[in-house]
Amino acid sequence: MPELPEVERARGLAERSVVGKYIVKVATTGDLIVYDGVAPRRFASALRGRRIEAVRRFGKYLWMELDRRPWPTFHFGMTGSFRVYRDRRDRPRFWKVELLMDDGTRLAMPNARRLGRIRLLHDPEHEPPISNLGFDPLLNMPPVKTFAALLARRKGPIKGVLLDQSFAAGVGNWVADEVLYQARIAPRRRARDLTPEEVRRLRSCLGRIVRKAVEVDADKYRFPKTWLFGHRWGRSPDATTARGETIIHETIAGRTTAWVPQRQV
DNA sequence: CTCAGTGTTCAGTG
DNA sequence: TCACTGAACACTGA
Repeated sequence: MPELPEVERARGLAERSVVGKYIVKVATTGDLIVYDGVAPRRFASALRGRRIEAVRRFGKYLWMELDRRPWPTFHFGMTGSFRVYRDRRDRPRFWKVELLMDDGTRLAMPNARRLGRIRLLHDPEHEPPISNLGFDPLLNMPPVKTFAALLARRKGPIKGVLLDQSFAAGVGNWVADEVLYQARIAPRRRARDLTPEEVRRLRSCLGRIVRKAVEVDADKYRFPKTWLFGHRWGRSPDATTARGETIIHETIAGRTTAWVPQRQV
């Protein structure tokens, strides 16, 4: 589920549901893999009684700004999300934390595969892991010149660079493939070998795709039909894009990569 | 039963 | 020291 657009959707959901309200109860689980560096009980007591002033995101990380520090920080891993409901019986399967607000609203983070993380940080934006991230394509995309300079230092395949969170925070596997498809760049091309024109295309496609996905609230049914996204799943050998181009699947930079040799050079 | 998977981290290598 | 690769992590669902 969660790359930048999905995490931004979760941020908006949380913002609409809990900002301005007080946390009256915090339910936690004893999952010491997901709770990272904080005992669930300490996490709960740091949040109880606090007012949520804002919900913020950078890359794939989310955090809540409370009226007193430290602040809760969330990463969804491969399977996390936020769910909002009012009836405790709707608490989702695989929940790791649930906040009950003073108006009865409940917000939970389910995380089936346990690759997500819940932390308690004094200043999330300015300390690791968030301070180690590169630019966020929605919040602070660098100018072309800077973008090009970043790529010029990288020897590896462009697919791997796009996935590197210290380069572009929030880009995950499907966004990377979509960007390369629309920019017409083959995923194995070495980043430093891209032409200035390709670098410009890459940057503008990255910005455009992320903005569009966020605009439609990361709802895959509202993504443009011309995108690779809706056609890449399932690995049937006869998979094609909306234009009828053949999609192939290969492992590149350690991840399954869907791409169209006919179009990406 | 087997295997892939929208992510991150860390050990090993060059 | 840096950049990169591949395995490990943990577990669901096809």
